[in-house]
Amino acid sequence: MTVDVVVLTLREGRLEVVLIERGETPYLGAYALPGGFIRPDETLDEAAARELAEETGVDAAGHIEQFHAYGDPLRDPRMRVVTVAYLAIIPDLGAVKGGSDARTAQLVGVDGLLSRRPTVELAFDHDQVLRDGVEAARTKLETTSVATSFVGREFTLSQLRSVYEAAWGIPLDPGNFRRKVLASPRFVTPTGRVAAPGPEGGKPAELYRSGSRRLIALDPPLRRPRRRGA
Amino acid sequence: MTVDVVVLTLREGRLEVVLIERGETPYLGAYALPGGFIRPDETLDEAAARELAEETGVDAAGHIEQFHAYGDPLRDPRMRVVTVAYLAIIPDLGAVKGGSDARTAQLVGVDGLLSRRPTVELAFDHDQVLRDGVEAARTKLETTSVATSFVGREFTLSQLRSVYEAAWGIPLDPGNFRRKVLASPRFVTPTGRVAAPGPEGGKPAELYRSGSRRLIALDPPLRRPRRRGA
DNA sequence: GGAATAGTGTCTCTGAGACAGTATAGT
DNA sequence: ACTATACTGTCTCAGAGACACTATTCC
Repeated sequence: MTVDVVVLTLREGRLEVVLIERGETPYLGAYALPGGFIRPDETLDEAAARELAEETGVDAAGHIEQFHAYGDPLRDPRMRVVTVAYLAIIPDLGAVKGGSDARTAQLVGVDGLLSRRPTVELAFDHDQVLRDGVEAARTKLETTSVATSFVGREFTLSQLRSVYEAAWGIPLDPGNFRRKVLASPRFVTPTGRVAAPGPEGGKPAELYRSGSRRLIALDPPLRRPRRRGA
Repeated sequence: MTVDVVVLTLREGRLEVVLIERGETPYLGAYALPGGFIRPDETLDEAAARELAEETGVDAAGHIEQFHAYGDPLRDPRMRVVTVAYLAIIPDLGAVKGGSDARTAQLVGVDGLLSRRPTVELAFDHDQVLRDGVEAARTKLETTSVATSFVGREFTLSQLRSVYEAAWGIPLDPGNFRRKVLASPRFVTPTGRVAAPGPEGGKPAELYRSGSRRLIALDPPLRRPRRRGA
């Protein structure tokens, strides 16, 4: 019985995931999601948060949630291992340090990992776990205020929009996005202050904070545009 | 490592769940969800389908899907047991037979089980599992064609509507419901035939079949009416 | 005919999306 | 001035819901 954690963040407009380099067989030296065995006296949630902190130094601060269990008898060549997979979403923290047991932890672009010719091969069935985790995050962006977990404490609506654009892989209309976000009660609250424009100029953007400490349901949901046909 | 299955069906317009009477300690004689230990050589999905068939005689026919894992260290007084919970949805089959190991299996109304003063106490944390499973089913009704799994091979739109009304606990407008269902591509297909009216008379209703063998996503979703405020 | 259920038509409101236009910064 | 970004306004269309109306059955 193990837990594995898909930790997503946004860096330079790209969706990235925290990977560790395995220090043990099997898959020694390969990249994998952080995770490990559940201790007898802890809940699944506690195990996920603990393993994440131990192996990567990341504090998920309660923003961690289970999304699927994987139990194929052959998924681990050593023995039967059932894993409960978790999703955590954090702002860009700069560097991610290696964990207590000296494994390296680093951020890797999700697009490359999930493309037809992956940049890196992942251990076990972690490519499937990552795929499902990213899909869970995309859906969560539609129905909850989780997007604010990707950005810092104060942010502009452009930054919030870039979260959706990176996760969904499509551009969104700035005006329509603004209207929808401001129409959702308690999604964001204005601070009254403005941010300095970027190096390319432009009007200074208003700064907002998350409208609630906890995750809230968006009503109406901010629906992802559906593909035509099918 | 166990699996537990929430099997929902509709009988006389009420949502019911399959429960077994436990034949072993702990909770001997109490009611519980069907389920049991995972064998070393089977997937989680296989384990769920097997336990369901063994204990209740129900064949979920592939319509069975995991929705959450439960791993509180104290949820089973004997030992640490992590369970992966599954949701299955079946038409009213009449009686549910007891399983191979002679335990009784029966249908119990969900409303009574989840009310403040439950009609029956459930073993372990199965009241929470049931609660989550019912909520998963309610959401699945919004976004997928799963409602057709509650009814027989051919059905009227009134019968399909009563699935939603029972699961959501609210009445729906027949005209609007009809329009939305028929507007969803591949949700249902007409047979051209009509059903005999009920004992209270009324116009004969057209018969439909499920529009697809597999579960499909509804686009647009058939959204559950949201509560006002908050 | 009356009651009950099935099905159709219509009106209104909300939200999504496209897109034009205005405001304020850097160069 | 020009450009880039932030923000606002407007038009159109799709879907949801309320509800009136017609159709067909049983009593």
